[in-house]
Amino acid sequence: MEPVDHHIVSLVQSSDGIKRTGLNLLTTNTASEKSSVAGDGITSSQNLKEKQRLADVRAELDRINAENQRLKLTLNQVNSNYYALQMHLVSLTQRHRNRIAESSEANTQMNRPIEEKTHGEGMVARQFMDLVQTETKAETDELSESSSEDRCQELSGSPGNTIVESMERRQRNNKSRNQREDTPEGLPHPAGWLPNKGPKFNNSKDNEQAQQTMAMIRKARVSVRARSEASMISDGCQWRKYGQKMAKGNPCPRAYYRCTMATGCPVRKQVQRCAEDRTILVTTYEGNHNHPLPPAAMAMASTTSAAASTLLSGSMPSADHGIMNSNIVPKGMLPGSPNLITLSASAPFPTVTLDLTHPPNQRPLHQLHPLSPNWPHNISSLPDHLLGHPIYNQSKLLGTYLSSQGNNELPVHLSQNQMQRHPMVDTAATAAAITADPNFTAALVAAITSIIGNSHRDNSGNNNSTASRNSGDNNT
DNA sequence: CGGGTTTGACCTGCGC
DNA sequence: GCGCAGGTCAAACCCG
Repeated sequence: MEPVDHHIVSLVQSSDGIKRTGLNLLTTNTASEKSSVAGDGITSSQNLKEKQRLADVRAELDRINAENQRLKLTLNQVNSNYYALQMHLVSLTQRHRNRIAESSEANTQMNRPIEEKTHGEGMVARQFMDLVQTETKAETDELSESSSEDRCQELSGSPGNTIVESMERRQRNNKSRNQREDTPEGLPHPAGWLPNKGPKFNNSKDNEQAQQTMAMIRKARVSVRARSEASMISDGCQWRKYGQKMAKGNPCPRAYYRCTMATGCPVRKQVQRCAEDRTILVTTYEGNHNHPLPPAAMAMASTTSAAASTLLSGSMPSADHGIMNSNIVPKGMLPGSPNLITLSASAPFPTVTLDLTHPPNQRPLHQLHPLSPNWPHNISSLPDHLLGHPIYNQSKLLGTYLSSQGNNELPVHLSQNQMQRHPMVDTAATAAAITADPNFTAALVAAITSIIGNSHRDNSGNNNSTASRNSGDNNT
């Protein structure tokens, strides 16, 4: 029997030179088989051949499984690269557009002092915009300087990367370059990303300002107001409660959660009921996920990260002109719903609030989305050339989210063909897409609100099904 | 028994 | 320096 085992071992190891877990299973199996065979006293060469063939098949199966795993990893890597590249393209396009707009604006407002733009609370938003512009220049330089190979390596981050994360990496990179000028490798990135180019802050003043801005960006928050009977709204992620506090001015306690979908995920959220209307649940998200998100979480994560990037990019209609007040209401984008999106720069951290508490009938969808009068109910009717648009990808997110919520009346219908042609759901690109099209935030929020509203209405006598699902989702 | 929740203690930043 | 409020920690507790 001994030759059989040796044969199996050598076959598996020779397939790729790596001893795999399947090997243990094989040897364990054959060991038991060996004992049973020995116990029966069967030593015929026919049985030996049978065993050998079985071992060969198993070894081949193991090799194929290993190959399959490698292919999966490769596919994931390719997907990640695609996400990052698409995000980069969209953000560069948008920044180019912003620069054109700003240059034309500068022509008309040549005499306007810069100090006016950075005065008071508007300074926060302006700092974000300044940083984005600084980064824009740096990235433009990078585009012309770095090779495509470098870029592929640089952009191979996690699919959930956002502009904020990108900025953080650049900041880290810059720090590392300043401190360790003589070590070209720099510090290894936790996720395996090895930066080789950093922003080109030329003096310490810029650097200091950028660091302050980065600290603020890290603290940027997205707050979601929604009506829910449950203790927490479902966003597809897994959360662990780590604290609860009584906040001043609100009889309802504030609960603190952190994401437990990956070890070390920095994302946290606070959940608190509104003091004025306790049916309203205010969920505040902070940070960026360091792991891929399940489809159910992509919608909310992309919504919040998109809203955050909207805040950070300063591309909202009001903020774009440097007149950001403590509460900005982009009325132009939301007819009949002036409080849907609020940017707050007066809070300790810049916060964008998505108000999902208004009844959907206050926001006629056909007024909100420029693509289709029936959006989002018949996205499948969109022409093909729109399918690659980030906005459409966001719509797919919404569809995915709704599917995950078990909503039987999906407002978003996608043909199989479309899904196959555009199989990827790009959180980062959709975040950038928000900056590209301010109307989209309104449309997306309106769509989500309509679902929440429908769900609430449909289950008004049966408690909130979403809420009951929430507790299940979040407690698993 | 492992994982999640509760809750009081502790830390930190900020205003006075 | 002191008090307050927000945020976090960690031991105790609970639950499946």
